[in-house]
Amino acid sequence: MEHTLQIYNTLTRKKEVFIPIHSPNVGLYVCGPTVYGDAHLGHARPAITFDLLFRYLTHLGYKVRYVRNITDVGHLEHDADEGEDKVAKKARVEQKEPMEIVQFYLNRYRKAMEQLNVLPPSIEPHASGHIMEQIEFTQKIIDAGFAYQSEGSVYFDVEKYNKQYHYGKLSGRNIEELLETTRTLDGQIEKKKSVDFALWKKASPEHIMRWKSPWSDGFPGWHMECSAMGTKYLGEEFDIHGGGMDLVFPHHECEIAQSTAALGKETVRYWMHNNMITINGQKMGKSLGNFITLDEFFGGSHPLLSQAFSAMTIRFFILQAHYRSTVDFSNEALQASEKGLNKLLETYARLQKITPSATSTIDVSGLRAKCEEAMKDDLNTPIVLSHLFEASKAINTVADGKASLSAKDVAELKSVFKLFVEDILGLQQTTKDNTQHEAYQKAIDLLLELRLEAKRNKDFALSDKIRNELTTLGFSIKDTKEGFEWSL
RNA sequence: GGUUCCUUGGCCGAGUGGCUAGGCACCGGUCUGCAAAACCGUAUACGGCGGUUCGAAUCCGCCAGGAACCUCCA
Repeated sequence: MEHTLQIYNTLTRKKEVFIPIHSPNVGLYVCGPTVYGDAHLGHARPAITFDLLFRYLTHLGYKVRYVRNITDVGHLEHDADEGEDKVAKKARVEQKEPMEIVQFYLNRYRKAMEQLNVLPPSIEPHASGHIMEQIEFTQKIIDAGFAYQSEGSVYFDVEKYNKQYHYGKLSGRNIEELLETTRTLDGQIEKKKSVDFALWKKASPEHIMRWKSPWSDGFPGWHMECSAMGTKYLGEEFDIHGGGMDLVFPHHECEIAQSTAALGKETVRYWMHNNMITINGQKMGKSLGNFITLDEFFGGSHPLLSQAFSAMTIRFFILQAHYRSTVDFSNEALQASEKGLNKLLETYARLQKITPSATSTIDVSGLRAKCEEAMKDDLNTPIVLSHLFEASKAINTVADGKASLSAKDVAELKSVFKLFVEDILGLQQTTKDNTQHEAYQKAIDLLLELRLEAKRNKDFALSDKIRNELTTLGFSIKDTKEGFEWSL
């Protein structure tokens, strides 16, 4: 397996050559959603970023086990204050089971991901289905001497851990500084130090998700599920752990501490973090209330949106920026993405119809290598797209009859576009399903044949009528040298 | 306040020392009955001030502006 895929490791703050522990197998763990509300644009970013990584690693020949967890524990309280959502409110009023809420939003999450063409992970473990593993993991940390009990809860002893290991290595913090800058919060009297974090929390009376444990009726700490489930499915040492940049501290920092304390060694080799999506320069997030849900994009039902945007437009929009940069959302930016994506996909469709010539007048040989090179440079999708757009220009020139391509070159282009556009970037024609019915296609073709005939007879009133009415119905009609093209 | 990071043309967004990224928008042209699409071409850039260098958007310093994180909050 000859390649030099470089990925940026948050742990070392530089790009590193990716070398799997047990090639050709690769273990990939990504922090998934907390399913208590609809997924918003911010959720699409890690899903697409790591979907891209999953697809690319697979393309390189690796056998990837991709684990993406579902957080459905610990944060669902009876008095949840995220009451704006009607369904959640209704569920609360109707005293629904928390698992009903979880299932409801998980179904919606999966549907949104499918629309974004995000491949399902290999394993999607629920935190609630791994309480035993989390209890055992907590016990290991207690046995190792890095945790203590207090009032039925179990806390991680960060100071003690830091004497032997380095707490803060991922986020670049030091413990002294943390002790100084940490805000005072309620309920911290149970903890020895403010930097300590909960491994197991005793449930307050209103907390409806609770399990029995050696310490109390309660629930696992937030960071515990990833340590327990990651090592369960990927082993005590695995290759890549991903997630949003906002999870670096404290979530991933604590995860490292937990796993190192329990196992005596580093669990994760490469930490990868996608940056945030911003809106007016500010992070789009639940707590700020400035998020737009994916369904709102798909339906165009948000005051900031002038129209509906397809899932593919969202995907393309995200891939147009490098995953470690912030990307600023705006209606205008999405409109630009929509047009760019259409251009790329239309060119791809046009490529299928190109008639090869004896020789090529343009050079297309370097495209594959250039795209590979960009991908291997820490998944630089904007560069991949720029190469594809340059190739698009060449393809359109040929389609215009101003240049020619040999059969071999046409085949190469088809192959490269299929690989990068479809298989790796995961971009596809959204309206495919609607236009696949042969009879339907032929009916439209027939109408346009009639229009062409009318044009030949200079009956422009009729030809314009056909075009205008089809346009009103949502069709886009383009005349070409040979005849016409249409799309919905 | 602390830590880390960012500031590129009208908009989005690559690029870490020298060679036009790309997309959208704009303008001019080709094509077309018209339109759309496509193609060709022009223009607009590197927050400010200094420094290093033959040469800096790219390295260093200062200043200005902005962001993320600073623990149960998801």
